[in-house]
Amino acid sequence: MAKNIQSLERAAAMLRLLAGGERRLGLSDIASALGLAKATAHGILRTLQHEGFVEQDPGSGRYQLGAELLRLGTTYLDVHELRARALVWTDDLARSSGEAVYLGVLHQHGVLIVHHVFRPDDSRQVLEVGAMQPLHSTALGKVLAATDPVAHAELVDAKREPFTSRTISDLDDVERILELTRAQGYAVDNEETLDGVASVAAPIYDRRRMAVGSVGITGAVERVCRDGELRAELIAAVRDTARSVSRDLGAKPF
Amino acid sequence: MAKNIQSLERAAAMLRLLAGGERRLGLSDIASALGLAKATAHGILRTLQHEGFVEQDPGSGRYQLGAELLRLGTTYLDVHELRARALVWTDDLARSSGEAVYLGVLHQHGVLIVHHVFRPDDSRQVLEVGAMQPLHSTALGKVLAATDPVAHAELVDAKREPFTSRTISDLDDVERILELTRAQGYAVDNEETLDGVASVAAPIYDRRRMAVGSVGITGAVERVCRDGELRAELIAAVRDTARSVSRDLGAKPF
DNA sequence: TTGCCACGTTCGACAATGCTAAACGCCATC
DNA sequence: GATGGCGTTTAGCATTGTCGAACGTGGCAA
Repeated sequence: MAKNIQSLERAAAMLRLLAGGERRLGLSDIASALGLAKATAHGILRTLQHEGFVEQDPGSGRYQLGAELLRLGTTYLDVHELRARALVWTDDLARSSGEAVYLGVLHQHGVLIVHHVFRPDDSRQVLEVGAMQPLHSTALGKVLAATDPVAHAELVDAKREPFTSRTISDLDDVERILELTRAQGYAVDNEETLDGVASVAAPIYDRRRMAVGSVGITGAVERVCRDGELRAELIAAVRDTARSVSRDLGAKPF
Repeated sequence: MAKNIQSLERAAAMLRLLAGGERRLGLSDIASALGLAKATAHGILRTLQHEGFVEQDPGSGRYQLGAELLRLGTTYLDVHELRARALVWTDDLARSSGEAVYLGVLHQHGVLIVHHVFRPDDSRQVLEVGAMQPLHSTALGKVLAATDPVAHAELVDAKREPFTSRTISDLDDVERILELTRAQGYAVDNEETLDGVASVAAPIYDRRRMAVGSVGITGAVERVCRDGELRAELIAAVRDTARSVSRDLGAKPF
């Protein structure tokens, strides 16, 4: 593999460090965390600040992420073809199912939410676009791991942290679930990520029949489940939506 | 001014170029647009791709923005203190006014929307968080230009493009409006940005009495105006919200 | 108040680093 | 099957970013 640009890698590591730490970080913290000389870290931070990728608190001198990232991140959504095609169908799915709809793509070691339609009631909900979900416990993640080889490799390598008592962590168990997912064309998360919350998701394919994302709904078990299983009509609605989006992307339905 | 890191500046320019162009760009396009050798551009792009900031279309080889930007941009929102404090109050404002609420901060030459509450009806609306608005024609922008010296300087230097027949472009006229804005503590956009759309906004101050953002509502003139002027109760509601957020940030109310 | 420490910042010299130009392999097109 | 354009790789040079140390400043404690 050809070598990458050192200063850029360091800058990216800084941005990720700032994104991870809850609070603003000082120059010394950043320099020591990355094993750099203070002057080196400062040079990178100064440039990042000048470009708007980080901001510096005038009082404390500490650094945090900058507004330009928000602007560019939003632009990413605008360009995202899968998201654009899915917009129409996800609204209908939210209306017909009465639940929140999520659209996710593989990113690094998890599922990045690129679209989120609120559950159609008047409750207060927070937008989760841009958030990450784990591959092994969520319906969106299982679908990706079952249909995308890259996602599958990520899942195997990942830690598979148990979130609830029902989280499936053992690799053999996970592989069996993925086999089932491939066979039936959808995946379920029955209180494996959050207690009391279940979800269903189905894969979206592009014109080359490659999985490019997954779409699903999430809701309280009391609403989306019956007798401990996800309601069949919700599964059908999710799969219909996934098929519609896939067709919009150019995938042949047969 | 100390010199910034060249490769980082070039990388940032590439990201902005990719954000500006509607479609994916090829390596040659990028290299020539920035005046770089192809190999130089390729090295930067390869690193950006490895870090997730750009993605390459496998078929065409063209480049586009990457998902990591969305993740980091969303994290910026999570850390944003002004936005966090404003969350509670903007919901109430949307409910009491019946209109969409926007929260903006100065970024580069315009207003960056960091929060957006949909108009509380069941109509389909697109989230505008991360989008930019001009300083000279919008209520959010006028408020910032009137209260933040940096924003004012940006407004003076900007082109002040006319969007509708009512857009105020002449600098003297703008300055008069800003004077009025300072005097009355709020600004209005009466079909100056979009035909048929009007808005009101008021400034938000931090504990040092510095303007850090503006909050306002936007809606169809038929609803938010009466006799060609913005309804007084809406102005009062917006100003109340701005004061509440300011107080939350530590600003003394007197 | 005074001393001290820790912080962000600047400086200057070195060599490692990233840049340039040219050549390569690939694919689509004619 | 030649051709042009594309993204990619290579090799060598000097520009560029890095480093260690010194500077200035602010806050804290004695």
